Amino acid sequence: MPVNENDPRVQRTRQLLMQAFMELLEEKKNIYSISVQDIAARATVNRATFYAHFADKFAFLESWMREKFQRKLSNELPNGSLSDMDGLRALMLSVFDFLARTRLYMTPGDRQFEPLFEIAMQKELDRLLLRWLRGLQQPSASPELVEATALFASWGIFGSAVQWSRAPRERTAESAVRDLLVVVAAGVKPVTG
Amino acid sequence: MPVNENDPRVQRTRQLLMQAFMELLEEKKNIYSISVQDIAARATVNRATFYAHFADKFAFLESWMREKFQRKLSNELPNGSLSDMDGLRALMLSVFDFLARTRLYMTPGDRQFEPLFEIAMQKELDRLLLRWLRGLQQPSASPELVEATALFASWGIFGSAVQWSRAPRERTAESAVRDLLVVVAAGVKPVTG
DNA sequence: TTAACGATGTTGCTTAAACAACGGTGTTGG
DNA sequence: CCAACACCGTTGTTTAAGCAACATCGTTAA
Repeated sequence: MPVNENDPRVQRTRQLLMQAFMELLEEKKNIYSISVQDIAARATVNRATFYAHFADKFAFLESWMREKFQRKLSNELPNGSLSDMDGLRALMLSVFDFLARTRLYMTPGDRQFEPLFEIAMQKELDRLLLRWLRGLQQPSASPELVEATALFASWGIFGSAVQWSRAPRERTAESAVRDLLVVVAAGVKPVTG
Repeated sequence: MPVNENDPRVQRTRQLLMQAFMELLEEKKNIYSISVQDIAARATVNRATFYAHFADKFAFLESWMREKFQRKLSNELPNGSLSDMDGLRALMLSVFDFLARTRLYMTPGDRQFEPLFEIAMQKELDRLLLRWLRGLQQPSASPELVEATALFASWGIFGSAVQWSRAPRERTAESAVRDLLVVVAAGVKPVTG
């Protein structure tokens, strides 16, 4: 496994692999039938190098999904990161939207990867919320409390999005987010004061 | 200097450098002001690596021009290579066209690179003609004669194209090529019989 | 059954690429 | 003038990537 994440070669291979995978996804339409061979070949990267970066195909997929998710969030959040309640609203809408779009790309055979993707999203969400809360926490709040809050909120938001995405026709994302925002605001009160 | 030309890493870096240079050319519009620094950075390649592949900027430019020229020829020649008199006509038209287009991209400051580019073109032309003549030579013809013919014809064609490209308005490329073809056909007679 | 096949991981060795550092050479401009 | 600057070209060392070969494990088909 490469030691230095900042090594341009490392970044480039990662980039090439991700790009290659997306191209293949466009063509083949289902994740299951894309082999590590395929990805490496398309990326003009040796298969062994793939395994130098990712433990296995699952680790790669998680990483890929995290990357996509990150990119979408930083694109759709005002000034690129979570800064206030308005940002929080935008964040939630992005999550809802992302989840809906992801479902469109999943064939029945790809169902097995769902948990993987969801874990990646929740993790990223947690990371983001944690950074936000740390930036505006009360001095009185313990680090543990802040972490617990971020974790709780990340799952809460994410789970709500999952639930909604299973039957998006019943309700608009905007409406669901409106309610959710109230709940979350209350949930983070203990930390933000 | 890399040892094995077929190493994918070698091909990739070369590709990246060429691509980077073309992008910079689109933006800056003049070759002179593009530094090795610039090219390497855009290609996400270390500057030292550039020098592992090319002796200097001039060697790179020659290589780049050859590559472009090669690509154009193999695109515009029927079945990708020179096969008959009709192919020869197509070849000559390509050379004329290539030269005309190249002039459009050259600013006064880039004039210094002109000889470089011309040498690259002539060399490639020679290589192509040589392969062709070797394929259809009379058994009686000596290798030296074949080589001399290819060399002569490559300069003849190339020089005519240069001459024409300096004042393309005076005559169409098609017309110039029509005459040239007759001359060249006669020139290669001693070899083809 | 079994043999062929294709995919997954793994390993040891080789080589290309990254990097930092250096000296050299114009060329600005204070 | 000379000092800052930008670019060139080179070197020694470290590390990532390529490659070939191997074992393993399904799946398929003869």
